[in-house]
Amino acid sequence: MAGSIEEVAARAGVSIATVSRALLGLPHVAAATRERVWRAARELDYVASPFAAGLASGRCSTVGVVVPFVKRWFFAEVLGAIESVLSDAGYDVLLYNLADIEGRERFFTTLPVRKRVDAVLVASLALTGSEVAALGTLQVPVGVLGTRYPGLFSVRIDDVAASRGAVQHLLALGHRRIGLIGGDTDDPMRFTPPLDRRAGYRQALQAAGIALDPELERLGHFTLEGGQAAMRQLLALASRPSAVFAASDEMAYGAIRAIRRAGLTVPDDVAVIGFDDHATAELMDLSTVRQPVAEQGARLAQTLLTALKGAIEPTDLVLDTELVVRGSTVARASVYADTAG
Amino acid sequence: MAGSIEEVAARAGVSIATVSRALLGLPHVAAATRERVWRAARELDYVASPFAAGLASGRCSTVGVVVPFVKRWFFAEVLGAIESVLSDAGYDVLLYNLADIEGRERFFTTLPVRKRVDAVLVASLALTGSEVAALGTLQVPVGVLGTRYPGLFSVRIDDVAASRGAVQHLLALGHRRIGLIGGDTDDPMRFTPPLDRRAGYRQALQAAGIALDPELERLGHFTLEGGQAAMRQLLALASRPSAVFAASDEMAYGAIRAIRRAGLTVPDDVAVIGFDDHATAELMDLSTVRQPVAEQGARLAQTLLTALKGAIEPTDLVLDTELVVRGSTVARASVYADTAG
DNA sequence: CTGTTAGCGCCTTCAT
DNA sequence: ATGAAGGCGCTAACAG
Repeated sequence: MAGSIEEVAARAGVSIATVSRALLGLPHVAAATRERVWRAARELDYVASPFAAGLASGRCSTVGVVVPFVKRWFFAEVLGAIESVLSDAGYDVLLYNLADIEGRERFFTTLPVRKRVDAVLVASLALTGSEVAALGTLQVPVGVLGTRYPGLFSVRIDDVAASRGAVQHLLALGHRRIGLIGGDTDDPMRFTPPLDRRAGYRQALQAAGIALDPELERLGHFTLEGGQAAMRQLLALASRPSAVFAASDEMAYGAIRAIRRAGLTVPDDVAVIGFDDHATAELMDLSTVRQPVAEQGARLAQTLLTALKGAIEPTDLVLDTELVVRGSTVARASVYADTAG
Repeated sequence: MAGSIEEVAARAGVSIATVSRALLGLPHVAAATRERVWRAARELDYVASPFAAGLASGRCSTVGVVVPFVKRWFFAEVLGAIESVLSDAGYDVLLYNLADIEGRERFFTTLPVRKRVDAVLVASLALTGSEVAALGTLQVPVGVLGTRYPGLFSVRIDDVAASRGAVQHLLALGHRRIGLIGGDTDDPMRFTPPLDRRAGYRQALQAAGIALDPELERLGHFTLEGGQAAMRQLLALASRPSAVFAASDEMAYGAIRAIRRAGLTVPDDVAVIGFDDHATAELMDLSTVRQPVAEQGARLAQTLLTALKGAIEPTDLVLDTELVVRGSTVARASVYADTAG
């Protein structure tokens, strides 16, 4: 056992209560005493046992962070930002990577965070009623990223408006037959973006007086392969689209690959716009909708931090997105300019 | 308070000691009693307080995982694999994302994992003597990924041999003037790969009887931009290389961008090979060295798990890598075939 | 300002 | 097979 509070107390010549107060920075400790305790603690390389402290105080300086898939760029970015903010504030992060639907069920039924966190953050999941209820039983502030629920803190973007903007960009370029490469709305993991981004796509078309064509909506996995498969289907249509809106940059890359493999050109034969502004989007010269990824995570963490010191009413923060026009929608000197297919 | 052990004991008509034994699955509990306790616990939705349990038992079913940057693909992948293995085994993961040199120092001096984890895993850091010593004071098994230290568990690849193989591939293609785009060997974060991959590069050239040219070795950040900057310098040489080995796929992408922007062609003017086999490497048609990323994380986690049940001698596991030849080194029908620059 | 004391909730010998 | 009781190490009232 690496030194207990009693040893520190003995060495500093005070009671353990004073040691606790001094080390916690509580008031009512003489400066000289505090100094003596600090020195004793340092000399013994003492730190309070988090378990004992947690048991006694009810707080534990730990927050649980739940992500669907750490390995995906978006979540890794969000997680990194959250961890930075929290660790700067002296909090530790318990990570829960759901990975699949089973992991998700296991998390919400087992609730491994029970009795061991001061707050919980959940990223990009469309929560069911019972899941929200389960989080409620934790009796700690809960924050969600990418969506909003009554009673929970939230930080997000306006996926519908952002997607509408992407499609409006294509419309402004003269495109009338525009495809959607979306996320699976039936995916058991139920992410929040797929539905919203499809809604934005539809709204933009309808506002332009263009009839929706179910054939032009292709849903699949949020991956490069998913985007490629979807694009292949769109290219096989009797009347293929002249432009597509992909719900993520990765799907857009897959679409581009399918277009090239079909011997067609981007953006002349098919214009492509993605969503995210992934780090490689510039390299790929991909038009896209930029969303503040790390910032969403950071803001959510900050929000929870303030909630932890003085329970405030749940807040909902909506951050801005930005249309980024590159060579995949507008012909110009670019990596596409000299690519035959 | 969400139900204590006493309530369960009362409801099951036994003592709290029996509840503890039954729930922990310890022997010497009558089947009927165990069943009664389980039911009572389920009905009260009871779980033991991890803090109280940890205080009393000394174990806490939690593992600390330290990564330099969660947001980088490699670490996100590794972390995801580690989390999966550990959570399947009933362990929780405390994540520490160092982020920068200050974060690194803070971690090793503060040691926030003290008294709160059963084991620690550290990814890809070239540890200093005092850092290893600090980890030693934790008195728990420690595993490292990507390198090896006496007394610690390790899982890694042979970076030197793998890099040598990449350069040998270029040599076999007839290249004689081969550049290195490496990681910064003076980076304060001191990763393990930069040194080893440079060593492999040098070994391959020397074995082929080619004199090393310091001008051909460019070190920088392990990012796309870093690779681009390095390539720009190489292209500015009086006698530019006909091929380059980039120490990561991301750096290779940057190199490709620089080559294109200089109006040159891949692989005809400059052949490029990367390292990792990042998910997008196939799309980019990038030749590279594939390393098992998730598997390294998974194996390390499994190793620690077995160490936790019966302290075994530290082990060192070296996994295989594989050369993947694509269009960035060998001319063929590819995305490069029709790209002017 | 400081010490005393009562838990926090559970695990784990030691009896029985 | 089960119960009783002593901590685990610390925080937080309450005295003084």
